[in-house]
Amino acid sequence: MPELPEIETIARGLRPRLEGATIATVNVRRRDYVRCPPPSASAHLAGKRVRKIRRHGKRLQLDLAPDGEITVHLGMSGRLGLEASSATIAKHTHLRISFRGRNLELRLTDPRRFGHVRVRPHRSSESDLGPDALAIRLPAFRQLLSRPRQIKSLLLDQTFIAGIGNMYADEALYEARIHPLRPANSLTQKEIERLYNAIENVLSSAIGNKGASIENYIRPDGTLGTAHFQFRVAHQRNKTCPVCGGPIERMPVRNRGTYFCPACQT
DNA sequence: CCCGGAACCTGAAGGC
DNA sequence: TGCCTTCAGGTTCCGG
Repeated sequence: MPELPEIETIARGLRPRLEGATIATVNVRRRDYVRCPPPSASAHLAGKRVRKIRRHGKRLQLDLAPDGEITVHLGMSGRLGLEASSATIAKHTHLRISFRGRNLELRLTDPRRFGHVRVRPHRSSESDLGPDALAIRLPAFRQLLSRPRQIKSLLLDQTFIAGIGNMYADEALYEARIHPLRPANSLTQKEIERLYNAIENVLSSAIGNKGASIENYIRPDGTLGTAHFQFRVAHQRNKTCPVCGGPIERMPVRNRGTYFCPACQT
């Protein structure tokens, strides 16, 4: 599923082709997926220019000129792609946007519909998201960990730090050798620094792999990426820890499969 | 404030 | 082959 690295990859792919483009038509197939004030998404968007494409956490944002914005959250199974206007429309396509003078459509598919799109006629500066996981500085990160909440639960809370999903939380905690259930405020300074560095490391190396493997990991379709081969604990059911050779364990944390090495993560 | 659990949703995967 | 169950997880909400 798309997490920060995959969204970043999408943003980098869209920028050179969409920034500067002017929206021609908007086709909303599933109304409840696209949240938009009246009268319609089309009325708000047609004729506007894509000024800038940004990412914050797992959220992708298209800033429009002269005003307005589109924000996209892909949830678990969302895909965002550019296709020729004549290309067959895939199942579960909820939104299509075409652009003036270009044989291109931005298409969003999302079978499970955990994602959503928001259309706003005016840009808003407010955000319900915490600082981006790749932009946060160490002192701010340290500040976030000053509460007793379980560390994994904290990492997954997008209002505290934005962009980390279940798999990357497991990978970062493993790399930092920290048990997922440790109260955040019990971490030593050294552990906090290890975790901070591990998050940056895990996320940027996944971006280096174009985050492509994540989607393929869930739904292998013959075009396997490479990043999931780098997972050391996440989803490594019945495998052994590459460091100590002991078994990797799985336990539920807030209803999520949590993988960790009980010997290395303390 | 923190936690656990349920709900939303579809497709993949495994059992029989 | 095919039906059935289980699992997967980002987010939100509810009860303890």
